[in-house]
Amino acid sequence: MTEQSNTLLVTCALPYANGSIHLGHILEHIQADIYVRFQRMLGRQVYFVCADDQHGTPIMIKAQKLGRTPEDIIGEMENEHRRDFAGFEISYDHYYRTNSPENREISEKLYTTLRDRGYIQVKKISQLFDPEKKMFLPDRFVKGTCPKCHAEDQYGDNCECCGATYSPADLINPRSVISGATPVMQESEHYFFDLPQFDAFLKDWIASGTIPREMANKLQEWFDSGLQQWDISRDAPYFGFQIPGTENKYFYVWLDAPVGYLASFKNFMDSKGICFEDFLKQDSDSEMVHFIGKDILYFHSLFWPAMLHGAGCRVPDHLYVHGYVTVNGAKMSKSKGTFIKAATYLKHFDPECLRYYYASKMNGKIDDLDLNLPDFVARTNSDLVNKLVNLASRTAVFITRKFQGRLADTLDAPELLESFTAAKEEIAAGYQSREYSALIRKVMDLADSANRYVDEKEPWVLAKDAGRDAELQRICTTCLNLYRVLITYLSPVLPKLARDSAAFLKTDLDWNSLDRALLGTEISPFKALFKRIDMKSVEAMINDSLQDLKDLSAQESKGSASRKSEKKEKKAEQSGEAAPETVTIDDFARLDLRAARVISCEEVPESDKLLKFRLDLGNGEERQVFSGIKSAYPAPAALIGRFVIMIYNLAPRKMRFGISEGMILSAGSGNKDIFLLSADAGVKPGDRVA
RNA sequence: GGCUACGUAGCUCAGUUGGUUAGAGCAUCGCACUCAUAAUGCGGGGGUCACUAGUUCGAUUCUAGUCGUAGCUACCA
Repeated sequence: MTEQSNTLLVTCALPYANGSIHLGHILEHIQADIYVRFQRMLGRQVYFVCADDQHGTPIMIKAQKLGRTPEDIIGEMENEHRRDFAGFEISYDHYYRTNSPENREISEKLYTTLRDRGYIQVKKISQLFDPEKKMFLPDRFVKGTCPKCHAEDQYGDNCECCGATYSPADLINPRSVISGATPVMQESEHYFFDLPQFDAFLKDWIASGTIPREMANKLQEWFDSGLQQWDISRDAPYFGFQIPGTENKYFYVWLDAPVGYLASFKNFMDSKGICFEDFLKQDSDSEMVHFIGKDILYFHSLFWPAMLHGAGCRVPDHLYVHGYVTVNGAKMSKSKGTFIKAATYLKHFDPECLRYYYASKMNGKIDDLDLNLPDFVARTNSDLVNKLVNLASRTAVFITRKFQGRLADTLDAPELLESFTAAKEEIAAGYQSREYSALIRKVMDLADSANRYVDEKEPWVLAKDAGRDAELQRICTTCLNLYRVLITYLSPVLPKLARDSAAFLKTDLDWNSLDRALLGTEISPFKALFKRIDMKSVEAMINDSLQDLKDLSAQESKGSASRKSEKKEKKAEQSGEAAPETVTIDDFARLDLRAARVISCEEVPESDKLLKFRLDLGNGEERQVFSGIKSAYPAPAALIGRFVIMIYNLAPRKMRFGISEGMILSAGSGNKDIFLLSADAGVKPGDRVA
């Protein structure tokens, strides 16, 4: 371990106040909590803070829909989030909110400093505007027909059918999701943070070891494509903070969200009478680290440090980035019931099972972590109950029955205990580098050797021989001391088990007195410290999650990253077992399918998958359509003259090689197994499919 | 398609700065034990370390390619 400042601020990403905490969020908070508890155990001054992220359009819209105030909604959600984190033993020193006076104050101060130093620019941009609600619409709040593939009901930024990206203004028949009104283009002044000015600074900052090298490579892509100015303002009405010096401009939620770290910290410091401003100084000797998911790396590795630096403040020392949680090897899926809320989990399981399971798989890298439920059950039972707690269980009975709960004054195997305490540095290094899986393996290895020790000594044999009581007492005392060391090692992961064990052993479990053996003292009679779990509870939890489905569907998210994960979720559902939704005849009638004759068909040379068709739709109408079926039809000329079925009323889509004015239907599993649909002889160009 | 990761026992994962018979836990089989929440210990079976080619005295470990998976991205309406 290198030399460190003694004061440390640790944060987790602020959960958005528009949805419940789920097991994906929990991973991050557990990872950080374990880190924090370990640092505290070493005696560092740690401040572990978090907050709810409460601003933005989604919150505002949700409030309107429910006929309530945003403040009302975020207050409720904040309570729920606090409860969930407390339920998982996340030991925040302070959990606050972004809709707070401190956050307003710091956000304004950062902004005005940046503005005065020339880092803010004002530009006019055109945006879709809802004339009924009198508000500008984020991409997500505009829907319409995809200009490329003519799929209906697509969001304003990209199409979920064809994956095309576009501007909301490109949509055909756009409408506001909020009012249903047709949005109009309107100009408005926007405030931009001049990120490109920080190009050199950011490169240095990233190269200095603040983020893992593997991620640094990824960031290089962003630098290569050039940093862009960042739009930090939103027009009224907006639920957030008004920008100083403006009439109707508000800070974009992602501007004040990371500031929420500092706001939470300040609120806490103020309550303790400690100077917060010292912490923010550029030469502050304290340390600041953020635990985040890889989906928000963009905000934390570019905007956030640039803002702080630009305003003359200290910057984060480390970003600890983790991957996503998968369940049973697949993305969390609402329809499979593997989209599990924190509260739902807690109804069925002890939080420490998940803390332990996650820890046993965390390696400090950004790989995704799989919560394999049968494995979760097996691992919890075998490691925690069968191995670890069993050590106490199998020896404590003798101490209680034969020695009135009193431990021996000497050990039977002091060298064994020494070998346990000698692992201290190795364990500490595991916590420090967040390679929890390695340290857990080490601890379980020691637990195995402790069980082996008990087997060799056969205390149950000695117990039958009154003449060997002293020996028996020393052996059990040794084993309980081994247990004490192991549970101390794991106390950052299993705080509750550690507390219960401390009560059982009637001692404190602390890092610095590890090597002082517990001798001659009394312990409590052993009671089960940890219960086994079973697959039935897993099934019950899955069923509960399926019940939650409806509530969750109301959940919305704010950032592009979370939107993408929703998209992924959707994809996962499509490939899963879920039965396709049934549609009515009316739904079908919305599609205008027609027979068309292939006039010409050729490869698009620069494309790997595309064929370009000219189609005859009858009455002299022709359409150009691109179709990604080159892999199955390597000889496109052979298709000329045949009939195909196309979607006639699909919105045209601009592609790199021209406009695609429809979609040709085919069946098959993909690649070479793609087969064009056609009609029997007699069909004429333009005939409708019904 | 491009870029970046990853691909090690049935499952979840270690590991190898290139070097004798590749590891753990769970699962499975056999034996032992009975103190313990039907826990524990010992032993066995199980892997061509994705595939192919190359560098090397020697590759699971390095290089290239192929296939597969994931992420980002692009043109697959």
